[in-house]
Amino acid sequence: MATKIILLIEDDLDLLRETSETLQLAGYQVCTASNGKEGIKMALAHQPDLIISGVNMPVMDGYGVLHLVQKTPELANIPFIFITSQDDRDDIRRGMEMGADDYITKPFSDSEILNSVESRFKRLHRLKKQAQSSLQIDFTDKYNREHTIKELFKSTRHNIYKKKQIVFAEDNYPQYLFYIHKGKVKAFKTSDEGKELTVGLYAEGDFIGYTALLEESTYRVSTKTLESCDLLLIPKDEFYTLINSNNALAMQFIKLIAHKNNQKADLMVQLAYSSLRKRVANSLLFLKRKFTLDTDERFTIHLTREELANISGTTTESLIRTLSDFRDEKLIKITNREIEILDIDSLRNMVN
Amino acid sequence: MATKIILLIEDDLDLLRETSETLQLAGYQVCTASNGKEGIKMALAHQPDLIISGVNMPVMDGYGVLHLVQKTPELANIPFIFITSQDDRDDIRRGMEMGADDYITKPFSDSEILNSVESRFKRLHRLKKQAQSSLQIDFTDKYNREHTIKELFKSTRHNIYKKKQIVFAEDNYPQYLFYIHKGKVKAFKTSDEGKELTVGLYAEGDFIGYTALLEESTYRVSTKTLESCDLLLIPKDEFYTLINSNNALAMQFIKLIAHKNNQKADLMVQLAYSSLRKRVANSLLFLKRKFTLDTDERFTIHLTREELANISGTTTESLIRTLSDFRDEKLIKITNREIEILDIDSLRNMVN
DNA sequence: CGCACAATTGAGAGTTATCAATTGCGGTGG
DNA sequence: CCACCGCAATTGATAACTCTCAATTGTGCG
Repeated sequence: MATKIILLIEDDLDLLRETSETLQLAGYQVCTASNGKEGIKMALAHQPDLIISGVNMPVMDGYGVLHLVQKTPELANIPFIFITSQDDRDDIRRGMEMGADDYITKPFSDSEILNSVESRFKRLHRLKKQAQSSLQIDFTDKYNREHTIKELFKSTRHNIYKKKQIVFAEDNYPQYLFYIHKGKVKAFKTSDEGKELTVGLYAEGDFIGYTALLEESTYRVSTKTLESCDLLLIPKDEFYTLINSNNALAMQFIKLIAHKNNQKADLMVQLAYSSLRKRVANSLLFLKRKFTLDTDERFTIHLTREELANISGTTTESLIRTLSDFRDEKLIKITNREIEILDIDSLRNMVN
Repeated sequence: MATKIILLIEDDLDLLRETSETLQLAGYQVCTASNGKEGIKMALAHQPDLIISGVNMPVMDGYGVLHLVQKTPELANIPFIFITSQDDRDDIRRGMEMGADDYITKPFSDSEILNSVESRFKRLHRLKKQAQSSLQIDFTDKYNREHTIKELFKSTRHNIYKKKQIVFAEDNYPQYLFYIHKGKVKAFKTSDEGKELTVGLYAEGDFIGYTALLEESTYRVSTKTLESCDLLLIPKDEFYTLINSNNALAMQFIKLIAHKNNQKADLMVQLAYSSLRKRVANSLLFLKRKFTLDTDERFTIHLTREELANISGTTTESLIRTLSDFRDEKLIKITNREIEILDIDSLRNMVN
């Protein structure tokens, strides 16, 4: 394997020199910069395999560097480690949220930094090996998918999200691939008049955020949890490593995205030409299909009327009227705020 | 390279034996079947690299075999050669339309069949080599794309399509990747009430039909030419060979499909919540963006009002009223049946 | 118990579809 | 070259549908 190049950005020149020597002794090729702006230049010139950067620096701070790196296609996939002061808890959280892969707190020993660097490289190497190996990549159903994912990302970070929390927002740069371990998530867009349309629903076993990663652009939709969720955050460099080393896995994602594409085309036709009744009926059926697990029995929908309206592409009031009609026709039952489908066949006939 | 396995299906037992011997002498491993049904069984059992089949056979004819092969995911990528009688011009055309890769007319010499077989293998081999080699795969703009494509598919078949001709229809199995060398094509879906919605527009330099190929399923939209077109037909086995041997190329298609996905999400919001005026304005702008080549000057739209209505997701009458409004407001000029955009900025402001 | 917010209902306005009738255009045959 | 046919485009009148705004009712929670 070729010698790894590490870019080290830090304004404390003593620390910079020391750390650089440590890394060089460990066999890495090191290039250095003493401020963020210079760092970016070096990164573009040397295409390092890893960037380690301090946070508080003159001219451009660590966040600025991370932000720029992530916005530059040629640099976006390079793992990024922050050096922070011990007490800056906020710094750490902010850095991780922005997509840094790891952080080291000052002061640190030689072994600490080498550990961090090596574990980063090892992790990518392991993923690559595993993906290239005979590991069965099997996405055919939720159980196999779950198994594959668990196998690949044993030690990856879980994040718990509260209800109605934004997972990622439109126009931001993607840092992670998300895997829904538990919970439900919706993707939505907002029209110029401020109305929301739900353009996708995701449940346990689904991935989210891969379109932006595959397109190598910003998110084009926002996503928000519908209930409290447990998501797996897979750093984007790991995702790219996997995709590039395992063709079968890449094909799985292609299929997912192609399938979503077709679903959207169907919805477009519905939105353009179907009556409100049909659209609402379709939304109910879609929700059942999407969120019914094995417990088919007594499936109820517990979303606000506003959420439902956003899925159907209408206003809350119109949705409510339609639901009332359905209730009077004995197609659904509404108890408190929950909706239960009584006559699924009639609903199906309606949309055809 | 491992020995290639060829499956030979033919009910004329003498011909079967003779041809089999020829192929074996040429170093291929051959398995045989004397009717279509048996042929399919053999194909599933042996996973051949090539299938050669007669057309007129008892139990199941050649078309049936081809059809089944194409519907079976494990077999769908295997090149398929027909053996036809000299005089069956119709057979040949029908076979090629169904996606056969080549045909041989009876009676044929040893060299004829060996030529056909070898050229098939050679072609795939060449594509693979070329794709893996340093050939610059560059899709960034139309000119580079055109160049890349021409380089890869020097001797591929062109097809001329007349205006309003169907290129492929929903629910059929894909046989080709299409590349638009000249002309404009639309993709559309039909609602249950029979109304058409245009879900995609394609012009020179675009690919069509790749979603179904990538998803390994049937087409989920139909496509039709908007004017006379010159399309390049790239057989699906060649497409798969390319995709699998060149990761950069695969990524290009992923980007295309991811991008289309985002476009569709935007359109969904428009269809759900925007007024007719906005939708029509957007359609006009979209058409300009999509179909304006270098000749930006005096760009006119020459589509029927019905086509335009299908793009905007409305009825012909409503579209016409909106266009009349735009005309009265001096936003567009309508001469005969052509539309020219006069005030593009006002249109842009309208949709925002 | 009452507050805050979600759900529902009502009345009326606005937008778009529908159906029917008319006009305009391009090509064709005399 | 012109009348005419067929189809596309346009216009008109009306109906249907959905949205908007305002008011009221219901529900969960502190």
